[in-house]
Amino acid sequence: MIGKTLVHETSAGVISGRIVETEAYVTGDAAGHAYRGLSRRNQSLFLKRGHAYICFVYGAAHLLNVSSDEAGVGAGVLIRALEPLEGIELMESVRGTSRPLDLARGPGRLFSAMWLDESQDGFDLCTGKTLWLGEAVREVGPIGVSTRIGITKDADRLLRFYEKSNKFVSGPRKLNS
DNA sequence: AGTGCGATTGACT
DNA sequence: GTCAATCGCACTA
Repeated sequence: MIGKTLVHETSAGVISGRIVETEAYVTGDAAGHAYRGLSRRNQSLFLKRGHAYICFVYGAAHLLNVSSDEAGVGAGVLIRALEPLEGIELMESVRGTSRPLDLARGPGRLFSAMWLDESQDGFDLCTGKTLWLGEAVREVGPIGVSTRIGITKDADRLLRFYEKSNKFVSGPRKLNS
């Protein structure tokens, strides 16, 4: 998914960004929200690949995932950072900052910057008309791999991916080297 | 019914 | 670099 775009057509205008960092949450993964089986909260992870799964963590931030397996299998990819492309002034207004690096670096930040909300949980991102995943706008650089950020279970698995030396990637320098 | 904690962020030193 | 805020959900009793 890295290099592809996330596009949202809002009533105020188009907002889009280039995906530069992701994490995978696979089947049998103790860190994944689907680990304990289907529930109301995580049901969108069990949709066919390409649907949005939106969750709320720490009483503080929403996160956007894309389901990534067959219907009935709970797996997904967390989008962790975007390089802003279109609608930057809309991102700035909702984020309350004009610093480019603070707009969509981090999963909670990009969720806010893209003007998303919980009503988009379960949305089909492949056929959607207002919110969808678009093709890459340019060539993708070398991809780095690391452990995932902010988890405690299955923490050693190398399931975080990022475009190396893209400055919009989140995380400590140590993980990104 | 009560409790603990998480796929984070922003403010502050 | 450290640290508290904050709330829905899963787990225990």
